[in-house]
Amino acid sequence: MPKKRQKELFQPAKGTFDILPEDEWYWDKIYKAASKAADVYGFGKIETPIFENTNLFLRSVGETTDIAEKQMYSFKTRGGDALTLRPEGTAPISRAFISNGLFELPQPLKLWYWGPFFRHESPQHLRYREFHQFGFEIFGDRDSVYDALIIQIFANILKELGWADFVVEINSVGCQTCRPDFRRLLLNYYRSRQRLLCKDCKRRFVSNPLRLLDCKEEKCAELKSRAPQIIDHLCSACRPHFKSTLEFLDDLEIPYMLNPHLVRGLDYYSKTVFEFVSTSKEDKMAIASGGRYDNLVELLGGKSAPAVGGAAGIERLIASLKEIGVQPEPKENPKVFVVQLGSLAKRKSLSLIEDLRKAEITFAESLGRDSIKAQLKIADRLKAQLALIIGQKESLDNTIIIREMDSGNQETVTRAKIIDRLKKRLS
RNA sequence: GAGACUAUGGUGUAGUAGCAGCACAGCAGUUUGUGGCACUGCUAGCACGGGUGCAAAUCCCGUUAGUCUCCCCA
Repeated sequence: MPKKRQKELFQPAKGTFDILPEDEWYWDKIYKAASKAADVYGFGKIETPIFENTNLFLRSVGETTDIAEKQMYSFKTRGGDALTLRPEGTAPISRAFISNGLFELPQPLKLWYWGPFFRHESPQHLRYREFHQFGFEIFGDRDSVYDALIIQIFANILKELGWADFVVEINSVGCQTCRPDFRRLLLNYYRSRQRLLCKDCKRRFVSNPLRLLDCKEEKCAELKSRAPQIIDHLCSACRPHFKSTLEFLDDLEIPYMLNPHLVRGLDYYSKTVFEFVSTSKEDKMAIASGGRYDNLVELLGGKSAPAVGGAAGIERLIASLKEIGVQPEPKENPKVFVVQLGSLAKRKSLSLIEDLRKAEITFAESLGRDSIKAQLKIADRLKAQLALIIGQKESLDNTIIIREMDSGNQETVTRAKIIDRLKKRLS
């Protein structure tokens, strides 16, 4: 009985959700903004598989990162392959860059993507197991102008969507030359102070020392503020790169804030890293983020190719838009509503609908209902401009009544002339 | 992985132990082939399991789910 059936009702799997028609407007709006920017800047769209070899992510994202350690949706196929639902977009695209020989095309090569990603963690505010991102990647050029360009693209998209309360937090995490030195420096600094660290940081000290700079615990804050900062220890290649990136941002008048503690959760980043955060809210949530990854392609077995890119979280973007009061445009009302009475009329209304479709006149109907009252009531509620009434008499005469809903005025038109007449009245 | 809070028709809610109500939505109707207003009727609910008690939506325990915080991030 009812109780038993309730038990069997299915919910969306944990951390997943349905996108309902009322929200689809936001998705569409963001998609259009992203794809428009992509067209203008010359990015080609790429779609990669939802799952990839697990090793691709282990190697690119880094084996000791949170994503690899506890958030991957990994499984074995019947054939024994180890696969993983993609937790992020950069590694698959870099893989595709190699697999398809895209390095043979004129460089820099610009690619963009849009789609679902998966991380197995406990769902929270704007944090889902299946979430969506779009991203832009530029391969084959190490010039800092492209770091700035990527940031500019996201800034433009956010602005076009009506969201201006953001700032770009930016930092440089150095490269293979300067990062190991800095890492040693950092370890030296923290080694004698290990006992003062929070328990997570004690773990970080061993597994991923750069992340020490990311801790938000109060007890670590003071240590952190006096810790060496990587921007003071960049090598002769990274320092000017970072400096000129910032100069480009100045020129572009993109608001940014140096955040020497920004290190990001993925191992493949080098030089520039950035996050777009909201300035209007106390808790800073990253809406979009990215950085440079000059070594990833080579790390994945390709011919060395520098790259820079970023991705935006669509769910978070939508939430921001809703917060600042961006409202869906009201749906267009159907131009006409088809009302029918009797079985012959019902048949005739099907062919009428087909003609409406060809003429691209939007319509609504309630063909399953037989009462004229009920049908007009719905026509009224849908705010149709005209009702097309086919009754017993009209279906025999081959005519149709056109009723203007606002005034109640009616005229009778022959079936053959109905579309022409409608076009005139609706224009 | 750790913790906090919540759970009543489709939606939003009332109900601190005594017949589970209201609003909106949905469906049908208020005599002939014409909508809006109004009225009538109908549909549909205490997440699940156990305990206390004459009596449980209400108190207790457990489970599940959702929300949120930490961690980390989109």
